[in-house]
Amino acid sequence: MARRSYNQYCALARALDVIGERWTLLLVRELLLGPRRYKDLLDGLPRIGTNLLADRLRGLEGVGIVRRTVLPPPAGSAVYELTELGHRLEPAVFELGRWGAHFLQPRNAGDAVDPSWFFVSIRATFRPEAAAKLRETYELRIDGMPFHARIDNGRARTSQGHAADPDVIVTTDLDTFIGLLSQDVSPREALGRGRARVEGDQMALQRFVEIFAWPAPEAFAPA
Amino acid sequence: MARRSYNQYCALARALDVIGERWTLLLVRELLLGPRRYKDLLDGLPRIGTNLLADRLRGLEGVGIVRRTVLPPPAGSAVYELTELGHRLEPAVFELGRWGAHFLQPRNAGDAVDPSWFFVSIRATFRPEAAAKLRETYELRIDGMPFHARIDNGRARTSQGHAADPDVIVTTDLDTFIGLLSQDVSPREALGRGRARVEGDQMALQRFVEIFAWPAPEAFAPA
DNA sequence: CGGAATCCTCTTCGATACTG
DNA sequence: CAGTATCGAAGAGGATTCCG
Repeated sequence: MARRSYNQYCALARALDVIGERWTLLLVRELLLGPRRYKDLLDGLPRIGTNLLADRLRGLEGVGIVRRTVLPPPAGSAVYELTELGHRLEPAVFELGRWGAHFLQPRNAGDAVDPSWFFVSIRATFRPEAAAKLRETYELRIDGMPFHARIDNGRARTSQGHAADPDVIVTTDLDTFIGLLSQDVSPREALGRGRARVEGDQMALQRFVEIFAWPAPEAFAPA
Repeated sequence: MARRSYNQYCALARALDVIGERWTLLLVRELLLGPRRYKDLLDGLPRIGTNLLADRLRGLEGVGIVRRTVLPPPAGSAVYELTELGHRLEPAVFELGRWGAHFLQPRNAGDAVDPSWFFVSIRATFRPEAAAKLRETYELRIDGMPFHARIDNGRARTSQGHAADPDVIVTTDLDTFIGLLSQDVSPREALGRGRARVEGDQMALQRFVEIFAWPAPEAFAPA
């Protein structure tokens, strides 16, 4: 052990002792949509370095945030997943993401991008009141990557992979998906221009956007 | 400049580019209760090293989170304070603190402690519904350090220093204050044993605790 | 004395190469 | 695929010195 610590009797300092190191919260982000293999994590965290990833996984396993599991046959591969304690980091991750959205623009030349980074965030702007009477499962295929969101009883659950029983399947690319969430592109427009395709109820995309779209950014005086 | 970046087009990664470095969020914590001088910050961040503090302050000033100000006479000293953008980190700081509270115990031998670290957190567990009809200003003196909380219209504002017009003044030590917040010590008990003293309405301490006490910790299975 | 800049040592990071 | 080993580069953290 002998991890570095701030040695402060303070809840924030304790949290940062555990998840304050470089890459750690990004690693948690990768796991929020479900279990991942070592290789998937390396791909989702460009430039992390394989030794650091191994270090972080060991450390997070040690404090009970991450669990190593072997998938049942036929997969049989080793995966890492969040424990209950790890999942409880989600509100903090969402708050940080909401704050960091102010710095999202511009998109720099060397920036890596991944559909899952945007899909995982949709619950951060979920509007329960807009989904109160809804019961629907959306499968999203963004740049070919499958995700799904299940709306039920005013709650939303999201995960990577195909849905078992989707009511509707939306196929689109990441730029269009971001455009829809930021309301720069209307569902009608996206469908009309062939930037999105819906299998099932064509109005479902409209509902999806109403539930998950980002609120208008407030004005800042950052100086 | 040339700060280190994750180079990911992702709101969380952008946030961590800005506030993910060591000490940064603790520095923000120090400023959440109001402006502080360089020396105060050094005292509140044991072992930070004076060069790192200067680096961090410059960095945070550069991105518009912190502002350097000179207090009006007669003080005339230079202080650092949060900008609007900096204050918007409060929800994320509170979420991290709520999560980190699971790791608060035990209190280790070498741990530094400061009353402000606990006072600043009381709004993280503020119960607006319990304060709906209340309009009251508490001055707390914890281990001799003055703070105050102003309740009005279901909202709470907190700050360091003496209140201009306190309805009540509570004098206590940090252990008792923590005991009251964690409900290990009842207000009656604290007053009866002389661990807390109230100038003004003796029932005010009871109301303070009802508004700000921590919820009972949920059970965990961290393994 | 408060507010830093400099110097030096130690740890951590990150890239690549290598192994079961 | 899932890691371990290695090594130069960058960052952390004390101590000391400098400046107003």
